Amino acid sequence: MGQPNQSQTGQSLLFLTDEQLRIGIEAMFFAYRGFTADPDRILAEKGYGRAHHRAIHFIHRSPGTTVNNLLAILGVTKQSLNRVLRTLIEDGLVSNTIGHKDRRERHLHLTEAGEALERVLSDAQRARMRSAFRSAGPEAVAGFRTVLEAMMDEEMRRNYATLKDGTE
Amino acid sequence: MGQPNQSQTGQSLLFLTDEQLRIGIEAMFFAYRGFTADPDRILAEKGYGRAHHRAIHFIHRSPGTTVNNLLAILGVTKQSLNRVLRTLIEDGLVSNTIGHKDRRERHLHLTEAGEALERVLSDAQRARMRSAFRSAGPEAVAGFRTVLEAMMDEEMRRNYATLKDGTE
DNA sequence: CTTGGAATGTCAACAACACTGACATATTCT
DNA sequence: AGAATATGTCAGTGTTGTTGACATTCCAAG
Repeated sequence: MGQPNQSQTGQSLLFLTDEQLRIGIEAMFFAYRGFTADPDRILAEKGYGRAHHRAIHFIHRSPGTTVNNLLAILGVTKQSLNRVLRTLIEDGLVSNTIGHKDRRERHLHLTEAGEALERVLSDAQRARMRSAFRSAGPEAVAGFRTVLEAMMDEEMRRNYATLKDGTE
Repeated sequence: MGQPNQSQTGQSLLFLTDEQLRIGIEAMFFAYRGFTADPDRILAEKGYGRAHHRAIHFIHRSPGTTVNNLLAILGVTKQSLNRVLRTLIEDGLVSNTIGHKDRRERHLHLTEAGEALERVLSDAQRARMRSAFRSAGPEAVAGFRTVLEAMMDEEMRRNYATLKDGTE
C-alpha cells in the first residue's frame, strides 16, 4: 500500500502517486473547513451547532420525513438526533405531526421560522459553493462530483442518489 | 470576471442553479463521511479520535514543527491541541523536544510507533482516495482539486499551497 | 543588568454532541 | 395475545471544542 506504484503502465497513472493522494486528502480537509465555516458562524450566534443545521437541511429537503428516515441519512443515534430535534421543536423551528397511516410515525416539517433559518444557512453555504463552482468552471464541477461520489460509502451513495434524483 | 462567461444565455451556467448547488453541498457532506470512515474505525479501536489523526498527519507531514505551527494549520485553540498532544506524547507516539534556538518552542516528531500508526491510518485513507481517483480518472481528479481549492478560506488556501509545494 | 511585555506552552473547568445501554409507550402486525 | 416496530427518554461516558488562569522563556528598553 505504502509502496510507490510507478511500475504500472507508465505516466498515465501519475495522478495516483502517494504524493498526489496526500494532496487530495489535505484538499478535502481544508475545503471541508471552508464548506462549514459560514453556516457555523450563523449557527453559533443562535446557539445551535452543526447537528442542528444537518437536521434542518434534510427536513427542508424531504418535508414530512420521519425520524427513522432522518436517522438513516444522518448516520447518528436516535438519542443524539432526538436531543437536537427536541430543541428545534421547542424553539418552534420544526413541527412534529403524528402519521395518519401509521400513527407511530412522526412526520417532520419546518415551520415558517424554520424555513427562514434554513434559507439563511443555505444561502451562506450556496454562496460559497457558487463562487467555487463559477471560478472552477463546469468541467471541474463535473469532476468534483464524480470523485466525491466515488468516495462515498455504498449506503450513503444510495441516499445521495435518491436525493439527487429529487424523487425522495 | 473579465471574460464574457456571464453575459451568455444562461445555458452555460446551468451548473450554477440552486438545485445543482444543493447536490454539490450534499455530495460534500456524504463524501466527507466516507473520507473519514476508515481512519475513524481504526482510531476508535485504539481509543483515539479524529483530532489525534489530524495531529499525527501534520506532524508526519512536517517533522519538527512547533505547536504554534500546528495550531495555525489545524485551526483550533492551543488548549484543545495540547490535550491531544499530551496523550500522544504519554503514549509514546510523539516526541517533544525543546528548541535550541528558542527554548520556548517545542519541536514535534513522530516516534517509530507514531510513524507506524500514521502509516496504518493514511494507508486506509489513501486506499479509498486512490480507488475514487482511479474510477473517476485524471480529468475528474483535476476538477475535484480545482473546486476544493476554490472552496477554502484564503488563510487555509495558503496553508494548503505551502504544503502542496512540499517546501513547508 | 534588570524589568516588563510578548510569545509559547500547560493546567483546569465547562459545553456541545457524539456514543452505549436500559427502558417506556404507543401502535401495528401475526 | 404476543412479537415487532417507531419513537422518546434517562443516565453515563468520551472526544473535542471553548475560556480563563498561569508558568516559562525570550527580547528589548531603560
